[in-house]
Amino acid sequence: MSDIRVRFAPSPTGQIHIGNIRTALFNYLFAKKNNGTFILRIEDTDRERSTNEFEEVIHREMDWLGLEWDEGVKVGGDHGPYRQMERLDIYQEYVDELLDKDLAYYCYCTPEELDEMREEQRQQGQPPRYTGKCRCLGQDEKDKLEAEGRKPVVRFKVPKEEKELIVDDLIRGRVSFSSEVIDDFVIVKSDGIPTYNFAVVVDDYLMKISHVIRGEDHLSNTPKQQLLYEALGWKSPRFAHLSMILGTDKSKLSKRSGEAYVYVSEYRKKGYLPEALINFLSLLGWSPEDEEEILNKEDIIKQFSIERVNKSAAVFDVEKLNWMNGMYIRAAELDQIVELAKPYILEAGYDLSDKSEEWIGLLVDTVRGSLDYLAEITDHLDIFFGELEYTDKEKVVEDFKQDKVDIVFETLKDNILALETLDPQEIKKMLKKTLKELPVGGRLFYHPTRFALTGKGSGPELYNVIALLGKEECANRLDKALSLR
RNA sequence: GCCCCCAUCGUCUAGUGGCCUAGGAUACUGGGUUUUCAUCCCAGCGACAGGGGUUCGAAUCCCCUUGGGGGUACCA
Repeated sequence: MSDIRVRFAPSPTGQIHIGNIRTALFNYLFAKKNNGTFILRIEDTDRERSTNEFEEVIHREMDWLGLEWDEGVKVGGDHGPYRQMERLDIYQEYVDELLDKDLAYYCYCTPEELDEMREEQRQQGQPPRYTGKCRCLGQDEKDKLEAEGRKPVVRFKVPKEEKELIVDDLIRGRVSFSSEVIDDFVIVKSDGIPTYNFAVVVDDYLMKISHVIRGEDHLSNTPKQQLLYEALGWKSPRFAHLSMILGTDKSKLSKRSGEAYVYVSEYRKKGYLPEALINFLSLLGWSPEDEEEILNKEDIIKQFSIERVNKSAAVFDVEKLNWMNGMYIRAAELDQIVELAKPYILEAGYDLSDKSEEWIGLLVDTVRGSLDYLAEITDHLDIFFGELEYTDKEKVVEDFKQDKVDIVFETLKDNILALETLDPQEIKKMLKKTLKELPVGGRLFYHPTRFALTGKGSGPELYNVIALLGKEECANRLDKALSLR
């Protein structure tokens, strides 16, 4: 293990967003690439919205994608606890330190007063910032406000003198902020729980995080955090801010920004393969040196480097994901796809109880070529189950009524019934042989047969269809077609 | 409003001053394979946001404009 330590620090406040999991992925890749440690920390300081169920969601999706963490909740480690609400006493220690050093102070302003203040500033064309009103409250004033029942927050005292704050970002280079745009921000809420900006600093330091890799939406928080590191006398970690992932409408990927799904769970439920999602996500903002884009996790780890991470935001192109997922579905071991596909088949109401594993395997193999994701499989199964239905009966019957089609069906029926094996390759040979025997061309052979057997004008290879249907069912369907002439 | 980030085909991207008449992938279109569809193979379409500089030479460096994104909370 090197001393490279990175963390993924989600809040358990909802389903896990695809952009968040991409952040997790990049942290994971960076850790693995550098033989470092990948840590999972739960930032549950939002008491309103955090729940255990959502923490479970985080574990579940990370597990599904194979983003195993070396240290953190569940697995433990030397720098825990890894849930912020279990670290309250730790934060207290540093709040006290800041208060003692006069680098922080109690503020008794109510949210309503704050709103009013900001509104006033806005009207005067001023940027809304905290005025520092409670900076120099005397003890008697504090007592008075406390007697009113006010619960104070703790604010950090941002140095008065104007100063340039540089964030040296691994992806963006040196980004400069003026300390004047930063106001005395809250570090402890009135309920005694630290805010994100404070807890994240204490935790990253104590957990010896070497690189903070997170979304670009945190870039403007970074100077505040650096101020905190400075005040506490700590060396800050390196920062790397990843670009955002956008929806097709170019706004931040959200429920309403186009056709792509927003939550990891949705991709899992639709039957995207974790390998494909990982591969696709890795290419959002990062690119390998050579041109091959189909890469497994090991390939990606081997080639990953933060220098090749792109600065610009990326649109989540579900079309390309679909293509890539299809590639994985086709390339995967059949058994694996069968196991993954079964639940969808069952859920759609198709009965597999009397089918052999071999038959199910052939079924899945027959249709997997046309799938973008596994849930789509149910669109291709009706021809193999239950009563045959013609999608366009009039057209089908018209097809059947063509000259010589009766001979085609009769001959084919006999040849199918005479089959010694249901091996698709043998059936393929039989089909070719049958066509040769017949006084018709391919057009009068394959098309009517397809209609007779499947009721549709297009679909999987006929030899697979015959193998799946079995001799009896094929004969029945051919008879039915004959009766319609 | 203010602060910050970003800007190459529709989309993901390569490109770090000459290898660029800008490469790959996807999507789309056409052809081939499969006497269906899909897969697969081949071909085509398609971009340096605009304007100024710097330079012998700019997709690459600088500035402005425009556009997009993020932040501006007792959310994270």
